[in-house]
Parts: sequence; structure tokens; C-alpha cells
Amino acid sequence: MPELPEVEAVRRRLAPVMEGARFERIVLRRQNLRRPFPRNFVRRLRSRTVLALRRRAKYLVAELSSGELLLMHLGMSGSFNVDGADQQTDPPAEAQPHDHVVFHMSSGATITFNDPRRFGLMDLVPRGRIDRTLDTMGPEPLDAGFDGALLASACVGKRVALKVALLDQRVVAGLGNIYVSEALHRAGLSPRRRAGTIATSSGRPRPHAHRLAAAIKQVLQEAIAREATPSYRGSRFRVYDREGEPCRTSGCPGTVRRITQAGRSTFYCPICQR
DNA sequence: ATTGAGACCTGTCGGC
DNA sequence: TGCCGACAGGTCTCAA
Repeated sequence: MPELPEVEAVRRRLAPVMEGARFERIVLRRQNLRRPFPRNFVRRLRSRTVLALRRRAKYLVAELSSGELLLMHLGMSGSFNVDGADQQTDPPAEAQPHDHVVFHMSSGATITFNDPRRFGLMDLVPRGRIDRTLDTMGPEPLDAGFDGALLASACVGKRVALKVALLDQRVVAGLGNIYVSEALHRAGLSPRRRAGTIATSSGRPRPHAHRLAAAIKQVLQEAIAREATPSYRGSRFRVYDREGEPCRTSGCPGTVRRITQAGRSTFYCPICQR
């Protein structure tokens, strides 16, 4: 489930039981996820305190008292389960299939990472010299500095489809297949247009760029708000996974279409997205 | 340099 | 019921 809003929701759930707490015991149930765990993973975590739990794009970043950063990525199917923070008398939860990592924290919480597809990732990197992926990552779309001008400058001259460019984490950090479709629909822009068309040739933003940047922020903020509302019901998306259903732009007679771009499904309305 | 295709994994769902 | 292929919200690497 994890694009930026879902990862942010995970961060908010984990922060209270991780920040200020020590890793008392770490259980590794296998040696790798998408990649091998870093050398001495357990030893480098044990007895360290989590100073802060942050998010960068789709990564959770735990700042450790050792000066290292623990990077955690959920891949496609990763999730964290938290047990026992308040009820330390409860019996320990039964291990589930695909539980790969368990953190026993000094807060009393047991945090279990489960990931059936194992596209997830954990790594330890020195603070200050962040790894290649994090370093080359584009702007955080919810930061105040993210706007149409920044987006346009990242797209100048790009000939790839706008949809594909927005999935590129170097252009904007944290968007995934769902929210890209949603943002493009909200901005009224076709996923098929070349990315470079939101900027002039000199890199100045066209109006499209401002609309798109605003739509990205809205879509993400609304999703985060929904994550905080467990009782929320109803169809969450305007276009994603709605092939053949009516467009939800008011007054638009269009029908949602599904196409494949860069090997992934794109959903859009051919009438109101240009 | 940019771009597309394939790879990494398991689970689920629809069609036969 | 059971089997089989297509597909899934992410990234990385390789070759053109």
C-alpha cells in the first residue's frame, strides 16, 4: 500500500513507540529482503536509541544515537505491526508468515516488519553522508518550496510521458502509481503528454505546472487526512482502478480509461485531461 | 543522457 | 474444484 501518504501514516504510528526508545532485542528471520541486510545489522542496532523517526519520500529514516541512520522501505507489500506498547502483560503475538524483522523496543513495544513480496529494504548508513538513493531524490512535494516552478524545472526538455516522469523519484519524491494518476486527473492533464510540455523551453513554468504542483499537494494531503480517519468509507479514488466507470469531474461525460505506460497501469479521463 | 524492458518475489483474482 | 495467466500501490540494473 505504500506511497507517500501511507508511509507517512506508518511513521506517525511508529514514532510514539520508537522515538526516545532503545532497541533491546532484534530478531532477523532471514538474511535479505530485496537486498541483504547490512553487515552486523543486529549488532549496530542493539542498545541504540532512536532520536527521531522521519520520512523522506517513501523511506522511513530513524536517526540513531550511534550516528547512523536506519533506512526502511516498504516496497510493494511491506507493513509494520505494533504490539504491546500499553499492555505488556499480553502474551506475545504469534509470528505470521512473512514476518522478517522484529524490534523489541525499550518502550515495551514489539514492532514487526512483514513483507510477503520482499521488495522492501532496510539499510544502515552514516548520517551526513546519505546513500545514493536518498541523495539523488527530488523535492518533497509537501514542502513549502515545492511549486510549479520547481516541478517545471525538473521536467524541462523531458520527452517521456508526464505520468512516467512523475513516477521518477528524482523529479518528485514519494509519488507512486496511484497518486500520479489522481494528481493528473485533478490537474486536468493527460498522462500521455510529454513531461517537457509543462515548461517553456527555457524552463519557466507554464500554467500547467502550477496546476499540477497544486494538485499533487492536494491529493497527498487529502490521502494523509484519510489515513488519520480509520472510519472513512467509500471509493477513495477519482480515476485509479476505475476503468470503464464515469469520470468524476463535475459535468464531464467521460469514461475512465486504462492504458499501460512504462509497464504500469495508468487511469485517466480522455475528455477532461488534456 | 534518456528510456524501455526485464528482474526481483508472493499473493490474489478471473477465466476456463 | 483446480489450474493458469495476468496483475498488484516499487525500485534497480542493463542494454539500446
